[in-house]
Amino acid sequence: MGHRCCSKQKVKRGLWSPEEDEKLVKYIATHGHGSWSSVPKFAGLKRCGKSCRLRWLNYLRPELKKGCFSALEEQVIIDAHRILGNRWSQISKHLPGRTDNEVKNFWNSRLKKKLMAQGLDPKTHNLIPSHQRAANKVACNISPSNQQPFSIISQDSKMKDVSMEINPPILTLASPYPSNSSAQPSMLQTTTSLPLPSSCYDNNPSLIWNVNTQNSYDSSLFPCVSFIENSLVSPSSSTSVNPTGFGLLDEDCFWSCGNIVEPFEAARLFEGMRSQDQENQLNKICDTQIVDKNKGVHDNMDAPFDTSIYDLELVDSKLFPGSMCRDLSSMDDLSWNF
DNA sequence: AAAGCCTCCAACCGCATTCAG
DNA sequence: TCTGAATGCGGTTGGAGGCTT
Repeated sequence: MGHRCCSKQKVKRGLWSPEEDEKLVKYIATHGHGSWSSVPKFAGLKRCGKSCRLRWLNYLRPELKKGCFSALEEQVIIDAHRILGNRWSQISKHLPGRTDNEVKNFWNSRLKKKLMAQGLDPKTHNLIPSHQRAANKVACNISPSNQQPFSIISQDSKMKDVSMEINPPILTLASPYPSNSSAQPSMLQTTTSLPLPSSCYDNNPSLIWNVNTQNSYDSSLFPCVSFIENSLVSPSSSTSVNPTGFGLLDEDCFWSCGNIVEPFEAARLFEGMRSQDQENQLNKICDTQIVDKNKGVHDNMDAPFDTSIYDLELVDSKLFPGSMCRDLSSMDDLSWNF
């Protein structure tokens, strides 16, 4: 049984030989792929069109990046996966030169295990209760000092509270205030299972991040976190940033990824929902040091991707009260398509 | 040395969606 | 509007190569 697209012809399967690769590359270089179903015929390959397409997209395309994933790419995948789930194609769009297949394989072979070793559920990115981890025999002898700042905000608020009780978060939410500040809400000292303060969602934020200001992570590993942290605590921004430790990004803000600056359009989810006042507030926020609305996240293009931590369901639940189970397929509309 | 196990990743499979007639 | 073909996507598989015993 072959592919339906080529059931009438005998097709070769399995690994591609260098000769086949050469034929395909030559053909596409001169003619383009056009209709994939006709490529094997014209290129002189005994493969089905689907197989040719896959080979080209995943291996032969010149713009593909070879080699190991960088720490930055790894973080992008984790953050994107937290929002998008197994939408590998969407996730790979944030990683120039990487294919969905590559990202998927990397996730399944490495990142999933890494998260589990850190006591995080790779599906939800929640902390797994310690007894469950023991039951799963997941090694978790990680001390707080070497935990990396992955998501501690749950996408499933029902689970979140339970896991937090059993297994207090290793990371604490950021506070833009000095610890001795009387303005600092006390709850910020404690856990991640916070109700989203109205000051946060009043703006219909497209993106929320939390930032650890307690220096419990190695900032050399995540210098970008330090960057945002510093921005948050800077006098010029602390007044315009809501006092929750969350920051806001407007739809016009950009996501800086290495040398590539891409527009971050997640806010489209909330497009049309904002009043003029809200728009103004967002503009005000974007005018702070945190983000440069027009140019990008910040002037330092070398600063790596920020380890923003999103909780879209939480945002969702606040923005769309009573719709906790809202279909997150709308995430596609967030336009992670740059 | 070799058998067994494990990991990784290229490729396949089948379903969903889009497109064209 | 319907239908079949083409394309896109995510889950799964199988084999190559490395590691362990």
